[in-house]
Amino acid sequence: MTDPNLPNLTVQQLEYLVAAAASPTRAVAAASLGVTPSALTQGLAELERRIGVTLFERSGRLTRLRPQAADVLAHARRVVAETRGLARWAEGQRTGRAGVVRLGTIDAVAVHHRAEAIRRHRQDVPGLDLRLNVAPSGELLDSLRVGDLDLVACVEPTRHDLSTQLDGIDFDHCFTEPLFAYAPAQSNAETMADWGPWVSYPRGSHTREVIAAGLVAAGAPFTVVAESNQPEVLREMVRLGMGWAVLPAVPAETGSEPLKRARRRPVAERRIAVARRSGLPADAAVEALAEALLAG
Amino acid sequence: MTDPNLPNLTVQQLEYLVAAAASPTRAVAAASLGVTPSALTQGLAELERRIGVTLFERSGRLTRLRPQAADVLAHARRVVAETRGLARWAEGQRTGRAGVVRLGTIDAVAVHHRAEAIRRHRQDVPGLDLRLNVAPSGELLDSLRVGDLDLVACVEPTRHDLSTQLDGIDFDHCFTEPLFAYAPAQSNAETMADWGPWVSYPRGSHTREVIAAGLVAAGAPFTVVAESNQPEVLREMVRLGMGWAVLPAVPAETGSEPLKRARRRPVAERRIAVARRSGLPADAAVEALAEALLAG
DNA sequence: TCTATTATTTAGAAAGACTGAATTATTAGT
DNA sequence: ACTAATAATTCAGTCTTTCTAAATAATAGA
Repeated sequence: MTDPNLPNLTVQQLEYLVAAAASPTRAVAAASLGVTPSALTQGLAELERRIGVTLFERSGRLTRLRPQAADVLAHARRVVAETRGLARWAEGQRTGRAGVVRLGTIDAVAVHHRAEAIRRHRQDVPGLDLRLNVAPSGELLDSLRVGDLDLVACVEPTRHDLSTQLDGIDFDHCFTEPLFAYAPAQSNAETMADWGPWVSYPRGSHTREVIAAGLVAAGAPFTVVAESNQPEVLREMVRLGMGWAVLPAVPAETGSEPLKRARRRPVAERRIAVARRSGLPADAAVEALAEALLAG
Repeated sequence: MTDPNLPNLTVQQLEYLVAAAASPTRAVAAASLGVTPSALTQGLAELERRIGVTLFERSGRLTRLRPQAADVLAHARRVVAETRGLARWAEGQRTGRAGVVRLGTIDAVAVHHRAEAIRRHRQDVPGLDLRLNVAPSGELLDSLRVGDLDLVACVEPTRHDLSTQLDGIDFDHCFTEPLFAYAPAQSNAETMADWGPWVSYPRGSHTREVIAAGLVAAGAPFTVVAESNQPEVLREMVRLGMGWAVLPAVPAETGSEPLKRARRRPVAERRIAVARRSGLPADAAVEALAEALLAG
């Protein structure tokens, strides 16, 4: 709509113009560009034709810029300079030394397991614009699927929802995190069948799926009386005597009053994976960060 | 030398990118550009190939810009906007509504004969950058020849120097200016043979050639005792009694003490012409000003 | 499942851009 | 004035780019 046939100039033509203006003769300009004088003549003639304005005039056996062309030359210089900047940016993109990566992780990954890896990667790749998003695994994968995130570190989904969740996403296993059972202080359960009731992650949470599967397999009932996505909140609920919880060791056993494990061995474990959209062009910056996360 | 193979982007490709980013679908973008969706697809693929960075990704049946491409889009917008400005400038150049015109005239033209025409033209064409240069005819034609001026209004050269002066220059006759003889107050010559001695324009001046030819034809001797390019200076010399002069009426007969003509009829006339370099591309701004000068 | 919409791929035609050779025009030297 | 050297352009041929039109693939909605 806003386009009354804009002249289709090429960067190369503008380069020709800049070189011609900077060189004493066209032969010199052509040599500096690595083309024949013939190519330069034809290219500049095409440029003039497209702009619709005569830019050069012959003065003796030299061909020189007309003073009227000063504005065109200034334009050419600007565009060539900008394009040079763009090329530099693209080079950075290709080699992964720069760019934007929108990373989503669950809390445990960002604040504990890979906190140091992320910090180190940001230091190693100063040009990187890293945007970190902390949310539950399900939300992260949804965001990844619609393109709001480039890379996700989350709990690998269980087989239940393979069909709807995993179709366009590649998972690389990263590490496995043990989950322990914690009882309220006043509890005196003797067998695992007496454990509970539970405070746990909300329905739909990947971690909750893992926990439920682990407890059921061990013969413990899984009745949930309170929910939260935040492990610290669940820990406080246990401390208040609201119920039992299955949690990673770190949020449960840090702070002024650490919880104590109801059993030495973990009752479940969650598999943490790095997820990317599949079938997508390789983005070096994303790949580099994925490597850093996988390596730890 | 400063050129590690810069990508040869075209304005059209950048336009495609801007349109694709601004439109909900590619079909719409293609329609707004007046091309087929196929052309848009291929053009954008070529752009990606040249930049070397993937800019789009498929999301369902739509193809959308990747967020990483924001910088490229910004670049494209800048270049397209600048090119639009350039196109506007070029349009102005072509139609003569803008541009630079370096006009050279002799003094009489600029301050008298065409003063009003020049003033009016500048008013009519506000975008015009008019640079006026007042000098004797010979200098003006030299400047015109080497390209320091675009248009000259001067005294048409006599046939003497046709070979060296007129080869690359076109003259359009503009008007003819009568030159009158003025005698000092104390003079009492009776026949033209008694006229003189003279104060006149310097040797080489076109006007002096005309004057000399006119006086010789009328049987008057032409001995020059003082020279100046400025008619006002010549007038003052006459007033001081240094000699006679042949001058245009205006500078001779204006001022507090106008000179009086030695004879009613002019003793010579100079042909004022508008001169341009020949064999040169038509410059609308120059043509327009030439028209204005010729019309008066 | 069927259908309309969106985008891409392919094939062929037209335009553009390059090299190398021939040509024109201008300057400098004899 | 003549000749050689230099600057730039034009020309012919080839290869590349870019378009349209038609065929194909994929998706969303009924």
